[in-house]
Amino acid sequence: MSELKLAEFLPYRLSVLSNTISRNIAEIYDREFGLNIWQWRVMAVIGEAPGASATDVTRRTAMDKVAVSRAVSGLIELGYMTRKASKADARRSVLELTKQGQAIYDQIVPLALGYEKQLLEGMAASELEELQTALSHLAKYASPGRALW
Amino acid sequence: MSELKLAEFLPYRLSVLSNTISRNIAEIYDREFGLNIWQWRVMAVIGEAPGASATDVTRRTAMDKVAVSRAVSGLIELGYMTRKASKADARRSVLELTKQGQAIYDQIVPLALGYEKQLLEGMAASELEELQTALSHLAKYASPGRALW
DNA sequence: TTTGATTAGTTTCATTTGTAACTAAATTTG
DNA sequence: CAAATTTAGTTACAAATGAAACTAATCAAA
Repeated sequence: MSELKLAEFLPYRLSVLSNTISRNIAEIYDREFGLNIWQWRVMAVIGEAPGASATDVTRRTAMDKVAVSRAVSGLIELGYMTRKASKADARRSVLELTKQGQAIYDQIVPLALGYEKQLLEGMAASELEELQTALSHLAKYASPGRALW
Repeated sequence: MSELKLAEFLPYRLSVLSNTISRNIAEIYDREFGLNIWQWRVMAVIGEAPGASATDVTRRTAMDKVAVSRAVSGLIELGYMTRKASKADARRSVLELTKQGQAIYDQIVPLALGYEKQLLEGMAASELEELQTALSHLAKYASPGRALW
């Protein structure tokens, strides 16, 4: 006889945890910089890989192309990003941070890392490593495209 | 000099993983039973704790009261749940699964547990335990109300 | 090369979600 | 016990999200 306790069900726990964390972070991004979470993700990718296209961003963020398009539009309006057409392929965009955008990025990165550090406060290095391993395992087994159930 | 690699940033990893899992699960609930994820969560709570009120559900699910109210309405329309006013306090609802709702619940529980099992396939018991510990740690340090950053 | 198919990205529209305002019952307090 | 406050839950409206249709550029093939 199988029983289910929601509070111990892994997908549920992950969902609640992840939503709590995302909400916390989103609140800061919004309050301090007027960014939503997708705008921040796009900035994070372009900060790492300047000149990447919208499609590159979708590949690196698990965002869909509509979300990326909207985030980029918002960032351009805020003056944090530029978009031009690629010389080589006019369909592709070339995304870059403006000076102002780079300044914001440089401010957010330490905040984000600091938040992560707080989350992990008091966790042993070995525990963290195991957590990372476990997340990789789950990501692999949860990846869409697998036959589930 | 601090650097950020989005793909290794814990909040990002958790968010992508959790969304992937939630999406997979939601698709099944919807396809097989016409339920969305909040309806399923409410059913899960009432399956565990028949007679609980909407407020009880909010406490046990991290859903807000509007989401609970909507989910319950949907479940009643589907014929899976009943709602009556509490004798002791007419503001409070008393939520119960119908016979049909109970039958659905009994079908979903093993599917949900089976999915969880697939996610954890090949993970050692000790690893799983460490994962649970790590999630508890994160939940504690991420809980809203803490001073963050 | 022009026709058809594919790819990149945007726009439109329907649905979902979140916030605030609201109703009604119960509780507090003066 | 009447007035004010709090609590439970719903409704209404605005904002966010997702799916599908669309435009424009490139590529493939005959």
